[in-house]
Amino acid sequence: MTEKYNPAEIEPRWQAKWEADGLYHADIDQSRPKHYALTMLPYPSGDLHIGHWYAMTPSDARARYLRMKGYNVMFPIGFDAFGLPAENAAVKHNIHPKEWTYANIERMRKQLRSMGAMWDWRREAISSDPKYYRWSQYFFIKLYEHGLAYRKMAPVDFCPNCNTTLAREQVWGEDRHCERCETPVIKKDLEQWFFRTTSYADELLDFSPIDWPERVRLLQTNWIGRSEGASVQFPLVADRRSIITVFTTRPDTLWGATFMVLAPEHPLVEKITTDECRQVVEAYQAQAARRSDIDREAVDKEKTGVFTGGYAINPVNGERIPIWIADYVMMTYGTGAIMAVPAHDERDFAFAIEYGLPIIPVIARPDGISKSLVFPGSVRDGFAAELESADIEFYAAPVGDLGEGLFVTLQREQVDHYTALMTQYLQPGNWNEIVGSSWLFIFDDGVVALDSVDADQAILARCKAIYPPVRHNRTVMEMLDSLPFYRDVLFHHEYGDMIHSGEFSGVPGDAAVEKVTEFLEEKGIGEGAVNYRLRDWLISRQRYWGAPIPMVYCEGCGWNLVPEDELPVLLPDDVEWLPTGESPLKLHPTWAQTTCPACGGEARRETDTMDTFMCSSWYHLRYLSPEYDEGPFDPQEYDYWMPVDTYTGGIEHATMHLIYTRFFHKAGRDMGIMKGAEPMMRLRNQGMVLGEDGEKMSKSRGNVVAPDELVAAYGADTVRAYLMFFARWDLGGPWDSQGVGGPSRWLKRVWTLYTEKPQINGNPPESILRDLRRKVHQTLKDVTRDFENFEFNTIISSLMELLNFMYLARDQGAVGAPAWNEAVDVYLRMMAPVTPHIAEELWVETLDKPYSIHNQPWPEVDEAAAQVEQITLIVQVNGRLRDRITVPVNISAEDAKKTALASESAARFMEDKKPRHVIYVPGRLVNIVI
RNA sequence: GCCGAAGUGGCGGAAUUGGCAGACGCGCACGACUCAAAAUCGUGUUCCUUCGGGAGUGUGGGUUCGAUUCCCUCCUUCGGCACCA
Repeated sequence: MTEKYNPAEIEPRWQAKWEADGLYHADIDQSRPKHYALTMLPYPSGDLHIGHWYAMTPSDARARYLRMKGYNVMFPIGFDAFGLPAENAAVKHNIHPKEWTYANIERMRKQLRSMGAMWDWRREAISSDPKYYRWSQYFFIKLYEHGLAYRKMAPVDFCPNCNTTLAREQVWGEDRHCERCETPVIKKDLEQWFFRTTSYADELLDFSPIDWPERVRLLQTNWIGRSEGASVQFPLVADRRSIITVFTTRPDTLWGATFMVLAPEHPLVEKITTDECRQVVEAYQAQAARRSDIDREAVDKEKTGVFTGGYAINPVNGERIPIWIADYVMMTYGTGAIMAVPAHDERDFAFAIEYGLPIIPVIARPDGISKSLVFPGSVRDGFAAELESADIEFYAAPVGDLGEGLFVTLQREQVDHYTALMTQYLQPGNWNEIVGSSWLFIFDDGVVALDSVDADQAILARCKAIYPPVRHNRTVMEMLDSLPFYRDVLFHHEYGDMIHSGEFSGVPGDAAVEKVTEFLEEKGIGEGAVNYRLRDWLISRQRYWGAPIPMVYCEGCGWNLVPEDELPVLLPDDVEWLPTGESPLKLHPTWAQTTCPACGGEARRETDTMDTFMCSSWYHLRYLSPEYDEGPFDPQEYDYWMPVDTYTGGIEHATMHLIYTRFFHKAGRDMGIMKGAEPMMRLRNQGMVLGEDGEKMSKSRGNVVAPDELVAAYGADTVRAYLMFFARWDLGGPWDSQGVGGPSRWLKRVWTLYTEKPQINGNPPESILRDLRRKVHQTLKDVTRDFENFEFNTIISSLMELLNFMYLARDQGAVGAPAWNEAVDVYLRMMAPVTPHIAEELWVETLDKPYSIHNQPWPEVDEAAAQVEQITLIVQVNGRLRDRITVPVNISAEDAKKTALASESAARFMEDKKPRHVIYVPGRLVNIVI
């Protein structure tokens, strides 16, 4: 009888020994290449989640693989220990956040150890330790000293439930709710601390030094949202020295800017607004301020706005244009003011139609299409015949109840001829218009172009005189917009040749932006400009459980840094837990009282704490030397280990942590603290393990899978193997409790193969030994490649396949042969990174090899052994599989073709026809084409 | 609305450079062992079929001797952004 596989006994035993021996300690060793493998640090929520296992197991396996490959691998762990849940627990269960957090950490350490991962626990870092946050505060000071931290009053997203401000990326969904508690956020005006992430916007867009997933790069690129264009200055009519600056991506449309719109909260509104308009403007401002972003959500809602009474000068054509305010212009993007070009911007068009503002087209349609509706009775007989002979597209149809009209569609080159015809045929007392690419109004005494605001009014006046039903229209475009036939040609936002733009008319679309920008710069009325969607990082939190911001406010001296030698600014323990909505720090009777570092007088500490993303922006550096107290990290350790070689974690941090940490690194580099362009060279994201119901795991749904129970039932090795096997790592998927049986059986079968006495001994056929070696080395090749590529599921299936083959070889008497001995040795080495305990046990106890398997080198592939000797030649007729013939791998093309043509199965489908082609794909197939 | 990803048996998934579709595993069926059950072991398992074969990787088309793989159309699902000037 052999002993049964008993992971509950094996696993803790080896874990204890590895720990006692310091097997995974990673120390500087210049003789070996280093590898810094990092997984995103966990928040100590209390219980290790299956998601943690899913994220960490393959990373651990890969780190172990690299270790066997000869790298000096550092694989550290720690805790992102500040944050809101600790405070919520404090309010709910009346337990101090510190106590709650550290109890959770203790619990999670135990759970983490049960995974059997190769963490070097000496490097553990906990962000809520004073010896850690001292250096978070140090980084704040450095950023402040270098002008990268500043304080400003700003409208910020505030969660009324969490009672704190949120960074932009912590606000989710269409209803703009709090990432954590799902309460819709409100806007508040507060004085807050910011980091100047925008200073690095351009560099953050450069991913060339790093190997990161396309998806993350794209998310970050969109988040940063760079757009190129120009800033243009519009002087006020009332005071020419006052300027409204706008950002536009379309300087080529400047001549079509017929009004301006400011955000309701724009600072210039007060100055611009005339007395007559003041009441309406202030009412609108109040209404806009009251509206939360939730109301603004509807993109297609009707545009609203009011006129301020003020006017600006369009700097390119000197036109006087009205200034409006409207809530479709955001104070937070660009300059909070826009030039409205209604002919070429959808929102501006809708707004202009709504409020009767003039719309002047200044960019020709790229397709050159124009339309013209010939009113019933407006032309003399014979016009339709002329159109036909000129090959002009049209159809006749009733126009309301006025009789039959002609609906004409013109190509670019037909416009002149059509205009001439119309001039000739137009009945007196009528007009006809051409709209779309050309904008011409043909009256019986001449042709007028819709090329300016004056022309707009002149044309409209004539039309009203001729045809009174249009008298209520305020602009030509509004009049045209009432005819459905024209709707699709009145507006477009494409690039095209400039028209109605003075000396720029005729400039082609592909040169227009550049030419106009040059012109603006020459004239000193504007310049090329770049705008970003990215905003500065708001780091103030009105909470207790975080790193205090090391600033002091003095009535006389203003804001001052806490001197570096006074760090850390310690978080007090003796705080009151009252659900007041205020941070306990603010309510603490004495904590905030201090002296001013500048004048020595009375001063108050900043009572806000830092966003926890600040702590997690540099934790990979604290791992280098968590006890070091002369700086955030030991420079020697930094020079050896940094940058991080592989970084693994969830995609959900793409626009948060992963942008912050890159910003931090770049800022740190420019301050002379860090080195290199990027902190993490290679990033890979795992997917998410869902509940068995396919939904996200949550306590309320009751679909949570508890790792501890799984370990108790199957052992850590099985759980590790299953997590690597059950889905593509980057995709994840629903948990399947039945599926665990697969890897569980695999390990039991491995155990049996190694511990059971074989029934048949000796005299194996030579071929099975050769095949065994081939299979071993092919598997080794596959597994090696899959580790390199983060393809973990196929590692397990390859190992399962090889095991099946080893059983076959055993039953043919292979045990004891050199090929067999090689197989059982290599097999355990390949298993070691995935299932470290069983591999060690069988290595030491069954094979009687020297401890530890985890110090063994990764085996070398014997290419000659992996080489196949015979292949199955596929014979196709017209691309369809007709026969399989076993042939030597080095068969010549000629022989392969001959063999295929000789196939009887293939011949049956060739119907005695002569092959037209015979295609040979070396080592694979012959395709006979008849 | 804009940007992106993914669609392969009952299920998870494999097919690495355009060349045998469905490896490996789950589940299921049958068999062995057992008084019985569990465990274990073995065999089978894309669908249709007149047993010759035919169809088949979301849909429809294209390129090719040959397409899960490349190109185009559409559909579905998921993710991101969203009045961004």
